[in-house]
Amino acid sequence: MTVSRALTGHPNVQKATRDAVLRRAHELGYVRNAAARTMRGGRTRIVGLLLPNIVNEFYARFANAMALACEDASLQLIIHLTGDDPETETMALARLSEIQADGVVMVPAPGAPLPGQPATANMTVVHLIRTRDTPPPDFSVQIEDDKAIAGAVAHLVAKGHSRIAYVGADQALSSGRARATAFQKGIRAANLPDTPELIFTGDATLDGAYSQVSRLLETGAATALVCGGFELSSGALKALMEGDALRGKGFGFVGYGDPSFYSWIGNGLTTVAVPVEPLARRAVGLLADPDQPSNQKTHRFTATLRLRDQ
Amino acid sequence: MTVSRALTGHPNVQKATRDAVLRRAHELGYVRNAAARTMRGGRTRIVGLLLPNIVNEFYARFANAMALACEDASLQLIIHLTGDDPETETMALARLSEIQADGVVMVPAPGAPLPGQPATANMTVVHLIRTRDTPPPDFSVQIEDDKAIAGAVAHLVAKGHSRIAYVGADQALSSGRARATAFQKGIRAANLPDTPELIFTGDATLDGAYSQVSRLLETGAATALVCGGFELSSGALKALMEGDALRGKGFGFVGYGDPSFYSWIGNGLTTVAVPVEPLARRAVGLLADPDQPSNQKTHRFTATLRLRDQ
DNA sequence: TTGAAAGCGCTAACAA
DNA sequence: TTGTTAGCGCTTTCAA
Repeated sequence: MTVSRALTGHPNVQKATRDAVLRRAHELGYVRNAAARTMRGGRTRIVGLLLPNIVNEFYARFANAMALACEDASLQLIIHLTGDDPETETMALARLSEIQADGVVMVPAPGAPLPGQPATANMTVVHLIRTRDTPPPDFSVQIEDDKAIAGAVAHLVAKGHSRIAYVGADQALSSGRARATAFQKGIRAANLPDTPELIFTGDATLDGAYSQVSRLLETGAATALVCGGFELSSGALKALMEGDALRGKGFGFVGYGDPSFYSWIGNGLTTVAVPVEPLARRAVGLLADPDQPSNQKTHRFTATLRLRDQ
Repeated sequence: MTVSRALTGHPNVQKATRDAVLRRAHELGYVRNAAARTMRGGRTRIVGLLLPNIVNEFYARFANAMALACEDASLQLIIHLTGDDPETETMALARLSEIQADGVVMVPAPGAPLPGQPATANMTVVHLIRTRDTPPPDFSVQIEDDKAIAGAVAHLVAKGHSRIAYVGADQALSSGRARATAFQKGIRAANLPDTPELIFTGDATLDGAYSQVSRLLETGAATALVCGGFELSSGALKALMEGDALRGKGFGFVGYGDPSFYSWIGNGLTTVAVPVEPLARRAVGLLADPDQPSNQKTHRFTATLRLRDQ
């Protein structure tokens, strides 16, 4: 017990004893056994992050910011990639639960959760971007981008565009639906006619957006485009650059997300910028201290329209 | 014991008993206690990844690939960001050691390790890209890019360039030194004169490369550039695009790494492409099965010159 | 200030 | 096939 007390910094140890213990422990290369401490009931200071992937610009930046915040809070961060697959998600939650992770930040996979609810016992659960009610999370951290997306339409209209297309994520996702609606709101606010044939939603893949926008350029059905997704924005941009649409043909474009090269590609890209770092810090704050009385259940962060190509 | 046996799939349990146990466990929402199993001496199936950061294109892709490989191998992946700081690195290793991680893949921080060697007891240690001898790792996974870099010079010479600059990482890093040497070898192979004034090495930051290349464009001291680092390549590219050097002035450029937009930016960028996924799979393979008799200590992966702007 | 006992949940070894 | 015992390393409680 004296050794234990010396090692954990308990005050009731004679200084000479403590020093001797510490010195000897160091000599022997002693390291605490986290499993034994956990078994006694302590926190593990391990938190999980469940992401569909980590190549998407948003996820990569979020993972980075969260990893940084975790270092600061001396939490260990376990990353699981789910591929948006409910089964993988359930497995990942189970494994985190087994090691008694203190909490988990997750982008819930779309669709219904697996029957037989996932094991999240004793973990603080924070939903990110998307959310789901079965089982309900402890907290939810969301992006509010409707004003920025409507603003994107206004921006393009101000530049003289009237046939504006939209490429966004699947309307099966709550976020996909909300963004498409925001786009339509922007269209109406500008007194433009509804053009459902210029609204493209589907899988949020780079290749999908690439081929859709390539076709759009061929037909010439629109002179401008708003994107409602990170990967989609990359795919659209690829098509636009290959067709030399931005500089050459004055095609209007507002991207989604803000990878560093958006600032210098073309003449600089106007884009819907998401405050990734504040999101991550809040998420970690909720995990580190879930019982703060000031804690709201839902936390909203506002995306802003970053104007560049004026 | 019967319950334990039923739960772990031990054969000596009557089918009826096993089914009853499993059913009841499910009803109760039972989850295994990983801490207790670990204390009994089992593997934790947790592995660590120590990276300077995760915004750098290589690290981000490596983390992604390794996370994927870990899902496949049902390993849990803990990511620690070190910022190339030896102290943070030592702390991270200690925490992984405390939870008895099975192994760790790390990019060792440059410079001497902290006195009082880091706690890596019982962990398989794999060094990535860089390596260090104190303490020696169990394995080392390295990139062999000298031929690709020399090839980059040859490529630019074939396009008619004779004043070729190099922007690379600090020569204090083993990798930085090796790449600069490879560049010089390429210069000599082309029978060009040594031009130490066109070789820039220093901190591998985007901003550093950006300002160096901006200045280079102003002076006009070179007509082409080879990059020897991921972040540097991004910074150089930013300066080149802003100065409209690639398309407008026919400036020659070979980048480093292969983020997706290199394929469609400008006319497509020739670049030194690193086989990130194979690296990650090998690293995970070594962690998952360190005692394979076929295992080499050092594993080299060859970077290739991806020709695009011909 | 120091120490003895007990128990966290699990499973290897042995016994029935 | 099922059950008993013991011990992994730690810290809380209580006693010296």
